[in-house]
Parts: sequence; structure tokens; C-alpha cells
Amino acid sequence: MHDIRWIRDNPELFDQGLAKRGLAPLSARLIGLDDKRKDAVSALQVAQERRNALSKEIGEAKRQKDEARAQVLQADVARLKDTMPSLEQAEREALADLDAILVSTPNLPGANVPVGADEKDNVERHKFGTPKDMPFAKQHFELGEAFGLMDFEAAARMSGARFVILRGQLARMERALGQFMVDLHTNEHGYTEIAPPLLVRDEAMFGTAQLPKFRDDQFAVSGGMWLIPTAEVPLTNLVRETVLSEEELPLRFTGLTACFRSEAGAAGRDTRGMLRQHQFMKCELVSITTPETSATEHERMLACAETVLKRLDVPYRVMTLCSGDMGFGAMKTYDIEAWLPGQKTYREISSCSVCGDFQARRMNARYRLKDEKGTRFVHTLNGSGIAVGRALIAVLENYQNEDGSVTVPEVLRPYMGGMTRIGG
RNA sequence: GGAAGGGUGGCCGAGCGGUUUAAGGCACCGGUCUUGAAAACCGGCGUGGGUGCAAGCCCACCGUGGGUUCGAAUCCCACCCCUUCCGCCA
Repeated sequence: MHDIRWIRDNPELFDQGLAKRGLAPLSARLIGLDDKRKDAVSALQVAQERRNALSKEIGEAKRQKDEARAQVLQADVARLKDTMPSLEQAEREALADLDAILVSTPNLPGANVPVGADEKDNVERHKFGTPKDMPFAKQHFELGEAFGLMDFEAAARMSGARFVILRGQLARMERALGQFMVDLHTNEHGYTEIAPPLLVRDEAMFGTAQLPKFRDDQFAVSGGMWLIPTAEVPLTNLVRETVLSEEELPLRFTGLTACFRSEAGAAGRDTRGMLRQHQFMKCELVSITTPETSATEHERMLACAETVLKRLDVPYRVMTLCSGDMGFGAMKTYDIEAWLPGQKTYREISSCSVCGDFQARRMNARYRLKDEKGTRFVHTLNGSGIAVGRALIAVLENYQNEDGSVTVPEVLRPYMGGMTRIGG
């Protein structure tokens, strides 16, 4: 959510930011609507001021038992009140028109974000590890189905496409991955583990900006609630409508949850395997910071997410997303892409974004400064630390052996009863 | 699902048609006192908006949205949320 006052003060910066996202300028239209709103408010306030003054006089007259004077005054107010409803309506309409645009306008790219149209313009930031030469490499679903531990048919019979059933050692490995990630972030990175609701109300989805624009990407359930598409929603909304103190910041939350996405815009894409599912497990990282520290927190969060893949020893690269490829609420985003030998390509496994005060405005999440009057909006960050389903894919493909078995990564063995390999 | 009680500034809490300009307290900030601190005392201290060069003036806000009234935190209606009890239940 953008601040109309900031737009009024910086119309050219605002339009430049939109242009970087490939969007047409909006400042002139927004300022025009805000002018309309101001005109209506000013006129209304003049009427309200007059009404309040007359009402006080009526009270005074009644106290002095001057009924005649009271009646004259009441007639004055009655005439005045005839004009007020239309002014009120004009204000409501102008505000609604303004908000309709503001809530559906994406965040502006940060100054150091590469300008570009789509994913082809993303910039590689750095790499970790070297993809091994694996001419025998199979894709994860070939391995999983050969083990008889990854069942898409049974899932389709009960739930349809884009669901999977993991059995036995693969189910356990998924669980082990999630445990490993949460333990890493809580024990070594200072995050607090949160077990949040998976169902949230409209307001929470609005706060993190899934609503109103991305309604079709979500699953709604009866009772007017939504299945969370990511734990970013509940973890970020932890601070909605609160006033924190400066000393409490930064707050760092992590949570391992199921995530639900309709994948409405992805028809036909990644249909084979468990890369793109309606339901998947993800370990999420969320930080709440001051404006001064959000940029360094972003780098820190990326490093926390990277550590997961480093410990798993899976090769990856980090991409800085260009302005045209970033999500709606982001100022700046890093994607981590893991190497998948079976596909012979890098695929997204984590996305870390800094949102500035964009979500904080929507949630009304503020903090109080130690030696300054008033409150300021916090900054919010979120990142996958990391997607568990995709991490399972990366482990299967990178740890597969020529005999068709899969070695269990060292760091997962304690979580899998010391097991060292699957299949073979 | 049924019943009752309740949502007031950062927090606690009074007010239940017009001396409310939302009492009082806590916290916070400034000052007096003190070697320093604490205590005590004095003063300040909500949010958003309109207007103005400014000092200021004005409007709105007591869970949300409607309504009654010349005037609503206060009365009415609907909804949301919280607490307690009962029922059901992993």
C-alpha cells in the first residue's frame, strides 16, 4: 500500500518506479482523486463545524429555558444537514476510488534493483558448489516412483492433479528436511519457531497483499477463510495492528507449515512430478525490522536460507530478480535456485524479499522510537528457508547413485534414524 | 450450537444524551531537589485528516458498519472479536 502523501511529494519518483515494473504512470490520476477527496472533506468539515457550534447554542438555550430560541436554532441546523449527506457521499466515493487503485498497485523496486522485463533479465549474484557430472541422472519422480514411495496416481484418485503421496522413507525424508531447517534457524540463526494457523481471515490476506489482487491464486474455504499460500501470511500478521518498541526489533520468526496454492495461472506448467503442487511443505522466515536495518537484514536472511543448501551440499545460484519479475509486495528479491541434475537446470527453491513498509501500512504495524515522538511503520521481510518439497527433489536428484539408489545427506541422518541410503 | 458478560489512548481503567476539552493511574519525556540515583513534587504526553508561511484554527476517531437526535463513547440495529459457563468434539 502506497502513501498518497509520499506520492504527492514525489510524483516523478513514483511514476519512475512504476515504469521499472513496466507499468503506466499513475501519479497524476491519484493526485487528482486525492484533490477531489480533499475538496469534499473541506466542504464537509465547514458544515460540521457550523453544526457543532449551533448544537452547543441549542444546549445553552435549553439550559436557560429559552425554547423559542432553541427552535429557531434547530431549524437552522435542519437546513444545514440537508447539504451534508451529499458531501459525505462525495468523500466516501473519492476515497474508495483512490484506495481501489492504491491497494492494487505493486511496491516500487528499490534503487539497486536491476531493471528488466521478466526472468530473462534477472542477474546472477553468486554461485555455490559445482554440478556433478551425472550422465545417468534421473528426474526425482522417476526415482520416487521406482522406489514405490512417490505416488501420483493414488493422490489423483482422491485429490486430483498436482498432489502427491509420499510413503515410507520419502515421507520420513520430507519430515527430516523440515525438522533440520527449523532446528537450524532456531538454534543457529536466532529465529523463534511459530506454529501458526493455516486458515486466516480476509484482513490477514490483505495485510500481506494476497488480497485483493491475487484472489484467484488462493483456496477459499467455507466460513470466509483462506488457506495460507505461505506461512509468510500468519508470521507477518503476527505484528498487525500493534505498536512495538524499538528495542524489540528485529523480530525473527520461522515456521514449518503446509502451503496451499491454486496455481491458477500455471496451467500446463511443471505438471510432471512434485515441483508445482497445490499443497507443499515450506519452512518460512519472516523478519520485522526498523527502516534503517531492513536492507542488511535482507542479506542476513538470504545467508540463513543459503546455509540450508550449503549444509545439504546442494549446488545453487542466487539471482537478484529484475524489476519486472518481482512479486507484488517486494522492493527487492533474491531467488535461490538449486541445481537439479535430472532436469539439468537450476530451479527456484527459495525467494527472499524485503517489502519495506508496504505490508506494514496494510497491517497498520508500527513501532515507537526511543527518543522521537509518534510512531513509524516497521519494515517486513520474508523468505523461504527453504521450500521442503523442492528440497526433497534437490536431494533426490543430487544424491542419486548410478545404481538407482539415493544416499541420505549427512545432516539428515540424525533425523532419519541413522539411515544412509534409500533403495538400491 | 445455547447462555451470560465485555471491547475506551502504548497499558490499566472511569464515564452510560449537552460543564468531556475522554477523569484517574501506569509507562514515557522535561524540570525542581540530590554528589549521583531513587522517592517526592511541578509540567508535558493519543491517532488520522483539513487548512495555513507560521503560531494556530478546525474535523473525525471510544471494536466495525448503519440508524435515532439539534447534539452520541453514552440510546437502537446488524456484524466482528474476546472472556466465562453449558453442549459437542481431536
